[in-house]
Amino acid sequence: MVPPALATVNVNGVRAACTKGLLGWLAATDARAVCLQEVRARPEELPAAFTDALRAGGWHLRLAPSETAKGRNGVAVLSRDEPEAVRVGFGHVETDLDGRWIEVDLPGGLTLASLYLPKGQAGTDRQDAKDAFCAALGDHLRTAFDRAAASGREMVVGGDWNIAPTEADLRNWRGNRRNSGFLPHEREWFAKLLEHGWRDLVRERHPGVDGPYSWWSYRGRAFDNDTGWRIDHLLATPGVADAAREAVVDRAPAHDRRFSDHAPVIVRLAAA
Amino acid sequence: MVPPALATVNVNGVRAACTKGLLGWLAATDARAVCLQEVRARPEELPAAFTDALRAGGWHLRLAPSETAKGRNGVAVLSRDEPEAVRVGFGHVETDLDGRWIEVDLPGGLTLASLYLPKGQAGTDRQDAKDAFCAALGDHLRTAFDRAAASGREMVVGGDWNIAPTEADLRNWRGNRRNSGFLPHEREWFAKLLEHGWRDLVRERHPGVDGPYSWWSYRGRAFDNDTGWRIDHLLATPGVADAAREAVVDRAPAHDRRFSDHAPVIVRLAAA
DNA sequence: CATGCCAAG
DNA sequence: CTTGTCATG
Repeated sequence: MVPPALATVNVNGVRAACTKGLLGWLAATDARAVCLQEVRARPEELPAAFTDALRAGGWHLRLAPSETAKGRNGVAVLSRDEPEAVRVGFGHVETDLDGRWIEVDLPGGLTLASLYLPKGQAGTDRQDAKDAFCAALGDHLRTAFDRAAASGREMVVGGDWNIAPTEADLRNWRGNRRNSGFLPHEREWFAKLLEHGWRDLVRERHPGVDGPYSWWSYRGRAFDNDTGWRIDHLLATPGVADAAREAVVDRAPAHDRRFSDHAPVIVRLAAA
Repeated sequence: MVPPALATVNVNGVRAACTKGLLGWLAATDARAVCLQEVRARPEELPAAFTDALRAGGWHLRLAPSETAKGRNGVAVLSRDEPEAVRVGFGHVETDLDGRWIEVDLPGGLTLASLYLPKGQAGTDRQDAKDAFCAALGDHLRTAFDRAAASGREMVVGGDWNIAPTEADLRNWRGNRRNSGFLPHEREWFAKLLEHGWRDLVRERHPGVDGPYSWWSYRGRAFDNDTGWRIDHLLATPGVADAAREAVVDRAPAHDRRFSDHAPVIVRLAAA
């Protein structure tokens, strides 16, 4: 029996990713649910090859495209079980229509969210927008954590957080201390989530090492040199985290070639 | 001994064309000079593979990029002999910097011009601009013709004229009578050039037949069905026209695949 | 249905 | 360096 697995991947445009191997990866994955970010397409713009593959793989798609800028953002959850409920946005009116948050309730008491956190640029209003998003998201995540604990549900948030939490989470941390994604206050914000009880599934399975990274710039030979960042995270409530047996970055979707500048992040859990 | 040949081709972006077979075509052509249109690059933006190929082929490049809109228009002449003089624009201040006309004097008394005539859209100000361009160009061409005759020089104008001169010059002429490129007044304008003495080299070698077309939309299966237009023309003074032995469209640059939505148009002349 | 531009990543 | 957009062809 295959242990249940969950995955998250920023596809950087599902239309392009489909031409480069996403479909092969999907066909081969053992994940029971996958969080997608940067889908960058409305439902009617999804490639036929993609919707066909979903049907063939028995996937349910719940998609929250950006309603505010076409061809941008867009998050989704693929699940082999049909979701019992779907919610788009987390109650932050400034961004709820931007295609940055979708959550589904899956049978068995698991809530799974797909997150695409704004990228930010230090010293600009785009950093202010990222910080405002984080403030609201932090409040929401702490509330959601407490509510899950009180109700006996579990929750996983998979996504592109655009934050490397520690010096172990990017190749050149010294050179990036003033760059968005590794700013001190961003790291503190992330640390507070862990203090509250959220568990970083990949870091827990890879203690005391650099990486594994999940994003590499397309520029230069960043991927070949593994000059990357660990910014795609699976954060989970304790019941899930305690069941995690393996949490890995699928750096080489060997089925095909690299289909995005991000690689899939996968957690495998002990059978319930 | 190879008879002298001249060619014209709209490359629809020299950077893209270089990745799709233009270089193979250039390496194989017997032309002694080639008119290029829609180069869509400034000198410093030309691919290294292109400039290398020019050096290897012994070509001289004279380029008139658009100074008014980057990535647009741009005409050039490639010649195996070094030009004795170069002129950009034909004295129409509204468009002389748009990368639509360059002419070179070649050794032996031939002036060769590369023309990219505006596309136009019926009923819009872009048609007005095309008509104004044509009015000025017509004056210039008649003057140039008379001057060539008086001085004993020959002249060839190769380019994308964006006008199909007669019903034989596009597949679906009935459906295009109200579309720019086949408007009655455009055809009359072209006919007046021939009345003045300019000679249409391809039509003279292909009398009484439909085509050969030189442009096919990228949409649908236009190329495979030969649903095209003959809008790329070589117009010449009588000395050249009388020496023409063959004038063809190189529909299948077999050396590689199709590198543009236009095909090269080539004339081969009797040895002088 | 291509081109190169652009803003964004 | 790549995405999808856009105006243009």
